[in-house]
Amino acid sequence: MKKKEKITIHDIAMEIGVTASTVSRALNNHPRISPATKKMVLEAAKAINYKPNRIAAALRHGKSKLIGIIVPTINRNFFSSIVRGIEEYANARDYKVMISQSYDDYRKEVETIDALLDARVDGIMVSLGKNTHSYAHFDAVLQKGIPLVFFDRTTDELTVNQVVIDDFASAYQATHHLLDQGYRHIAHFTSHMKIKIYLERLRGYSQALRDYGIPFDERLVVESNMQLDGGQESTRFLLEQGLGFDAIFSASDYAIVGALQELKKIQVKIPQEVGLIGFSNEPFTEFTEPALSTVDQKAIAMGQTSAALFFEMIADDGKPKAMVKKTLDANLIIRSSSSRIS
Amino acid sequence: MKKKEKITIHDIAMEIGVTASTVSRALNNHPRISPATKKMVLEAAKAINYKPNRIAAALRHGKSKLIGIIVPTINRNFFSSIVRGIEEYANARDYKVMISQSYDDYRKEVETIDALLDARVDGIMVSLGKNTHSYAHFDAVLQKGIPLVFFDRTTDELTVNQVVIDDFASAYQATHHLLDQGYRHIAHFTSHMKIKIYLERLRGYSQALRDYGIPFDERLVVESNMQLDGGQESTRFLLEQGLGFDAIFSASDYAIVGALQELKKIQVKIPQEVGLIGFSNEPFTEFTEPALSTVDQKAIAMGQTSAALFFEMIADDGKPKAMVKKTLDANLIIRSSSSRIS
DNA sequence: CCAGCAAATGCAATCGATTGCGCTAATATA
DNA sequence: TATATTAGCGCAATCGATTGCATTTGCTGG
Repeated sequence: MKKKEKITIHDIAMEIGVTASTVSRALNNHPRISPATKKMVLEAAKAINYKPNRIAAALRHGKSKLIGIIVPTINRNFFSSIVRGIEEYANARDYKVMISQSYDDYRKEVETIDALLDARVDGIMVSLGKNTHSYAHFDAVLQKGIPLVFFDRTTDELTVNQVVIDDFASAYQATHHLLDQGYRHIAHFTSHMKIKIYLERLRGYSQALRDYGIPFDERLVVESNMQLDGGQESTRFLLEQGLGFDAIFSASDYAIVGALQELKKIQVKIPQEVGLIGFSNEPFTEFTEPALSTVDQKAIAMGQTSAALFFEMIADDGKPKAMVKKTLDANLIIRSSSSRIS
Repeated sequence: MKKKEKITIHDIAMEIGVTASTVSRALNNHPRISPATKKMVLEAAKAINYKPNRIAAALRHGKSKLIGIIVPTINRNFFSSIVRGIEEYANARDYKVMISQSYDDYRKEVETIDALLDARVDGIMVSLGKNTHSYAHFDAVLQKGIPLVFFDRTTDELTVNQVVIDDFASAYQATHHLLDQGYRHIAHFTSHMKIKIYLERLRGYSQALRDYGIPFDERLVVESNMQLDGGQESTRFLLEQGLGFDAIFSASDYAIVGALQELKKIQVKIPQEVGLIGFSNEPFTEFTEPALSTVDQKAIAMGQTSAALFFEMIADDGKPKAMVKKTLDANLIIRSSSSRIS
């Protein structure tokens, strides 16, 4: 139970009567090693069940083959799906991923960056916390030349590669769809305006209204925490104001469920009287009554794209290319909650 | 942009005129270093912005401070919440977690174990894939003395510490609740019978029936993949068989949503005509119409407990204790789908 | 005043793999 | 046949931190 037979390249070197250097080169398929020797090494390695020590290798050439990921919280379908995408892509290339959560806490985010740096990750991908309005903690990352990728919750205040969906276009589409369905007094649920994705969605929403010749009414734009309770509160607020809205486009699925609940509570018919559209395509949107229209953010693809970007960055190492910004198309998913014209 | 000023203990040693040994000891708060020197070292370290290289340290003393986690898929609330629990607990103790997914694929699981071993993780926590019926790939882990913890999807065929919820008791409770509500023909949705948790839930289900004096009817137990479509199929199957069930206790939330959809499609009233209970407390169960009763598996707590178990194992290293099996209490959450007596 | 001991630090090996440089022998070129 | 090449491999340093053992310095007690 405690047999610590550490098998190293020296063991296999001894086994076949060469030096560790040769074994190392053979294992790495170095051109200056004869095919015969390579074969012997490989066989001996297999025979004595040799496992390379990545830590030693990492120390030597400064590459840990580790990618650090920071998300606000992992137990949210959107983020865990992104992580899934990254993991898939990275694993296939012999990289492992390390997860950290910021809990939308600025301080925790700073600490985590530090921890990842300590762990000597080869790259960092992050989705910014909601309260992150200063970016000095990324300076160290950039300065060390460690590839950094922002996904979804990004910022333009830093010259960093990023992967986002087309928030503007999808918000535009969603709003347009509501207009097509005959809704004319469309409210919008949004979050703190410091975050770009919410700004973009608001922009798409108002642009769609404008293009349709509908005046933008700022009283119909309600800020909240974008959670279930936030959606409930925002809905009650709208009702109390008596502004007579007939649809809601929410920048979050959670908030739109809150709205759905509040409206059903007072017998408002969805979608006949009020149309609803959320954002993110969380799994539960399919299961509500009625099912909620929403925007699919293609989380897994976003993860894969982020990972791909990382590998591009390390491929042409040295040549610092201009900032790359990949925008993925999102998908408006139309379900019952916004379909009153059949 | 390419300033690679690698700062090591040697730099700080030179700075204050001592050797690296002293710096190392000072940094690790070794008792044989004078307080004065320690102070100098700490200050110098801060001054030149020294960051310890964990990789070098890991190589030296064989500890990577990394915990490997294997889950079938990360983008399932239950698993991502467990990961969250583990990450929280581990992070607070200066350990990082590495995520891998098995996709319920046996081969991938084997490869992943190997990859984690390569990465020299200090411990491994896994939730077995659905198709894993052989456990030889864990031998290497055990033999190397690397702490291994199974959570949720475990097996007794290996002497490994595990953390589970009381599947039997919670299934018993759920079934009992249905009986209390007056349902008498309770069907059960389950999965492949090789997995212990499903066996346990089935056992709890049948025991509850027995204790209530209701005969167990195996025709009411339906196997499926436990996904949405599986639940739909199982429901249609039951309906076609014309067995006259009046409730379903499903070992999965996804399958019970499938049942809900099928039943609503043919105007069956929930919970008046048929009562439903799922398992896992996935977020969407709260949002369906009616809201689904389910069993809360306390995922975050399970993650924390698993992590705690790991730290116990490395604490008294060497002394191999007997196998520890922690069983957490689960929580029956009663919502509308099973409440017809008010 | 000196042996004796403890406190504080230095020395050097080590963890395992990698790699620049050098050496040897074989093949090629003149 | 003598020299220039090149293939194939060994030597030894290196990555950065850790640690057993040795050494130095300072202090105590006789």
